[in-house]
Amino acid sequence: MSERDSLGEFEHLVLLAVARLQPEGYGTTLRREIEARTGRSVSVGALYATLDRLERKGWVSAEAGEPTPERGGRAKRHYQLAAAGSRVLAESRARLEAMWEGVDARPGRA
Amino acid sequence: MSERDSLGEFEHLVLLAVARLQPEGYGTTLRREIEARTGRSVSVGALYATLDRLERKGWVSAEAGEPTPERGGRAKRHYQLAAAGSRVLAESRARLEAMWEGVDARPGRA
DNA sequence: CCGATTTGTTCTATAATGTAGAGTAAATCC
DNA sequence: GGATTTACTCTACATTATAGAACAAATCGG
Repeated sequence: MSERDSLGEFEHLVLLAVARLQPEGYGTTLRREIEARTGRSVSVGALYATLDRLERKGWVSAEAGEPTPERGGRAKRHYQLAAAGSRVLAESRARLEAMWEGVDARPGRA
Repeated sequence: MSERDSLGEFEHLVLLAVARLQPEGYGTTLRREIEARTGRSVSVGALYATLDRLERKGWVSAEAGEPTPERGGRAKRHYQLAAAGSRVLAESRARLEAMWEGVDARPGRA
């Protein structure tokens, strides 16, 4: 990592999805949540790779769930936001807001 | 790029710095603006590499300025936000806000 | 006018993040 | 137990992020 804990846009979205759906959120529901709210499509690979990274950095924690009694209901990995993740989210948001403040994001003339 | 025009956090900050300082902003002032507002340090390499990328994608436009009559006052590259950049900024912000909406970003218990 | 100094940009190398989709695993249904 | 469904892992590669040295162009002082 750099000097500071910065967050790519996708990491930011995934972290927020975890926060929204905790403590039950897992791969498929997280993916659906992001797609539904942002309208962008999320590939499975991108999602799980990012979840792994977030977990390694200690920003989310995962816990194996029980299988559910339904077709294809194999055990899921449930995610929750860790304290460090919560902090990093707040910092990233603060940085963006500090830069957005008072900006009128229209293209320049000339 | 992916399916959609997504924005890394740093790209997002740089684009906003350009929007803030246009039409006069250039390397050094953009760098100072980001450091002052966000408190994070910005290396020169990171900044110029990102500006190049944003320019190649048509999100900012650059124009060579005149040298200014002061010690070390060599010609600068002035940046402005392009229409596409403005659009991408708005979209990225909208995605983040859609995910932030109603979120209480506290760590989960358990 | 030339070497030192100052400001600004480019180049080089490497690490971290983002992406897509095939592959594997574990459950239920018949 | 084979087909089907849901979930997660793996592989390979593209893009973005980072640091700092190198290079360029201006003024200043003598």
